Amino acid sequence: MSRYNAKETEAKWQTVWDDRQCFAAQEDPSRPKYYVMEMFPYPSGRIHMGHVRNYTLGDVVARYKRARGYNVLHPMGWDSFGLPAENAAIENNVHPAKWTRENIAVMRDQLKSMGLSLDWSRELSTCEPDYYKQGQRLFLDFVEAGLAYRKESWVNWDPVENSVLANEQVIDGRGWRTGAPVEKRLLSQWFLKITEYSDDLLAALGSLDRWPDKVRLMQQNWIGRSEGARVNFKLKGRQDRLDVFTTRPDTLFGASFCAVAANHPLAQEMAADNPALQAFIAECNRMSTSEEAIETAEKRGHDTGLKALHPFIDGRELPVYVANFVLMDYGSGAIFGCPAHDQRDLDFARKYKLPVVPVVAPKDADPAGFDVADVAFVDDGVIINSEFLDGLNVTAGKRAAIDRLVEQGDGESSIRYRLRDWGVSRQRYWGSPIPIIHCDSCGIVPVPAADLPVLLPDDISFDQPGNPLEHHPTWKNVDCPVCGKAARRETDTLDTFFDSSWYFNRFCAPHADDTPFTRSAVDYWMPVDQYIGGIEHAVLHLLYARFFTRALRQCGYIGIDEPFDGLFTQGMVCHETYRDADGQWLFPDDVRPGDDGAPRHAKTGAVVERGRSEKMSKSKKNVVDPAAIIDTYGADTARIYMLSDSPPDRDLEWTEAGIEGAWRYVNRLWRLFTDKDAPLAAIDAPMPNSLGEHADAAWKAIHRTIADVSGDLDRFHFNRAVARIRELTNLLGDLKGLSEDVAWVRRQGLQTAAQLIAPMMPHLAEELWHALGYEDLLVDTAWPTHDPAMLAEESVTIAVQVNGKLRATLDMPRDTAREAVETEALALENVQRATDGKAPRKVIVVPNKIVNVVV
RNA sequence: GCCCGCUUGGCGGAAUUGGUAGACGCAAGGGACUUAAAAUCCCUCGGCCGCUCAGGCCAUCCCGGUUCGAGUCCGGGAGCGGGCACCA
Repeated sequence: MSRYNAKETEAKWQTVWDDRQCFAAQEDPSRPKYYVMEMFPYPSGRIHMGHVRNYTLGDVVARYKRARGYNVLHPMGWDSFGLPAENAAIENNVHPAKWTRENIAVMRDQLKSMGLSLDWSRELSTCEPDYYKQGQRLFLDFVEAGLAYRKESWVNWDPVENSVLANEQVIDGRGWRTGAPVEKRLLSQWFLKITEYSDDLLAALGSLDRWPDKVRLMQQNWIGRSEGARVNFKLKGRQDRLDVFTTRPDTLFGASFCAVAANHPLAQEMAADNPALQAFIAECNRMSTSEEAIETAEKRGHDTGLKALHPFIDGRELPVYVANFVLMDYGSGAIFGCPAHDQRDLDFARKYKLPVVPVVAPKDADPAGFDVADVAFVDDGVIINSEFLDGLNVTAGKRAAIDRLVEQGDGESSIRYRLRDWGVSRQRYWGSPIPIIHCDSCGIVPVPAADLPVLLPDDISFDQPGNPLEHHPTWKNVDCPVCGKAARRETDTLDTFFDSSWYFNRFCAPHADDTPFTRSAVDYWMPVDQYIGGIEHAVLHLLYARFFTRALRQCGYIGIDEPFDGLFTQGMVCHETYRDADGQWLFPDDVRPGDDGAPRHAKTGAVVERGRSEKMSKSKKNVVDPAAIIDTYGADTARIYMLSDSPPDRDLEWTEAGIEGAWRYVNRLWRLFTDKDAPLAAIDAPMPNSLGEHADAAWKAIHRTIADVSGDLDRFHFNRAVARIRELTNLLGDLKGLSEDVAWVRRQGLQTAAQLIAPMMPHLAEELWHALGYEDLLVDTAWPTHDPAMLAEESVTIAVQVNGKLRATLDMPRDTAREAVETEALALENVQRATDGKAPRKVIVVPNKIVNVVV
């Protein structure tokens, strides 16, 4: 029997679907809509297995919902601005636009070879002027609405390249290309006021019940609402005060120092005539801007010489330090340290020999003898050594401390968020130009709407480091739109997260030039019913998009707050890693099993060290090219492999054996459907009057499978759905006999199997459908339904336990009375033996499930 | 450092609300077919004892708890992974 020809068959059906425009979406108020979208890819070159997994998952949902009668929108686009294009420009001397567009062309073909049910007519690419023009328009709206503003902010600075570095370009505190120690620079940049929506973004998480709990929790922690107090410390010998935010005002009596950020105004002022402090601040400014770098760095400080006066203890002076772990962006950029009850403060106090006074004791400890050594006590307890707070618990202590601060005029209760405003300025070429003109007379002037888009110049050079827009001979020179005098364009471009925060709205209608998106179409399609992508986007992209949607509403563009009704986060695709004797990474293609089964180099035969399985990445070379897999086995095989074993939210291990197994199943199905010796009823054959034992069991299994697979697909249990379908096809393969009822049930079973497998392996399913003699397209066929009456089992197997251990099973008619079940169970030989003839103390009967005899 | 997750046979995993642990598959071993190989088909397959049957003991990362009953709930711990605001 011939093998299934995946290549020809897949191309054939792709052409048919394309010719008939099967997946072109249209607004249709008469049907329920379903908007399914996967996170659009960055065009890095070729598709990788992560893409294959992502778009397979989305396509299963799209095709399934479509079969269930939904009006489905399933679009695709390109997140095509970004740093890698500039890196390619520098390394390979190719223009970012050329590099990007060529990548898109390759990846579009690759995606098309997967047979995805996409509406390609809505394709968009964020790096094209028709798209970023609309983004610029939105930016100007935000400026107008007060949602975008300028402020000074710190960036990583490479002093050799004279350019800004992304955090990922800072390796161990040094520039990735120059190796020079990274410094921090203060630049005036644009920010979006995401913090204006802190509370709303936090509260609305509760309504996102089709989002994974872990993502909601991560966003909650990211927003980081904390209640506490502002304490305005008087400063000895000065009129101004030090504004400090704390979540622990109850520990004020244990304060032994204050600390400010290196870029706090007081630090700057005190450093003016203090070279040692200057040096320390300069050292702080050499640290990367990433929170990780700051948190893991050794905690260090430098005394400013200032003294803060304790608000509750007359004459108590607290030294004010500059400390490298205090962030200017959080709270007021200043803290007070209570070493006994904060680990970081404790480490700091020990290092600088500052007092450690415990002011909260564990409830069951002796207050007089309580002290801390190396571990701060951070739990609730009883307040001690704190005058008017003594004896209170932490909650009451906070309240009482705040009341007293207010009374004295030294502070007030306060809520702070960890969330910071979103800096969108990037000192790079390959992004949307920020549509602003700087005029010496008029200040900051928005580019008039009629002048949009502000196009990126094509003739740029990466010969010198830094932002090519800055170095361009003419681009930034422009006349002020207000006064007409010579002015300068903003040379910063927008963060690419800006582009990806609203693209789903533009998918809703044919792309117009005069508006970012069409209101009526957005009203129809949005919100996205199912969004699918990697967990790595849990906070940034997904939070920015939520904020953006609110901002768009504030500007009158749309009527909703939340862009994504359902979210699914997929796991990564992993593969074993291999290294040769020199420690160099090897591609899986370069490794073959040797005679002893141990991995060997395919060409040299040298021993290869097998490493653990990790996320596929170019740097470790543990990648398998999807194009090669699709070329060899076909897209359906790759798709079913992506779906069959691992639950979609977990990591998936790619193995050669696994893809072979998937390919064998494809061919098993092909043989099952094209077996000329097996009986197959005519298409319109009526149901026989009676079914024999095997046919009846198969008929019930068909209904059971429809019910199970539908439920599994609804809940993203795709691996289970595959298992259920395998069970059905195994059963159909074992159906014996040539009788009429077998032939009839066989047709029902095959037809159902083709329909159930269609969302996962659409080409094969379509081919099998036609092998059964159907003329219409499976892709236009409604999802099969099951008869609930067929699911009821007449008898059940009941587990019988003695003291919680399984001793026997009991087949009984469904819903047998408790007493009868108990009597039967106790009479069982195994139960008699296990109870040793003793009378049971208690018998627990769970109907149709289990009996537990307790002796 | 902080936040979040994951951990079940040789492997991927299954096990609605606590109720028969290991569905479905991969790998492996044995057999059939074949001149041979591939493909295909059949059988075995968590460990140990018994080993023909019957059966018994152990087993869901580790330690403890709740319960008639825990992979599932609670407390503590270990290992691995993701994110940390300019990678996308």
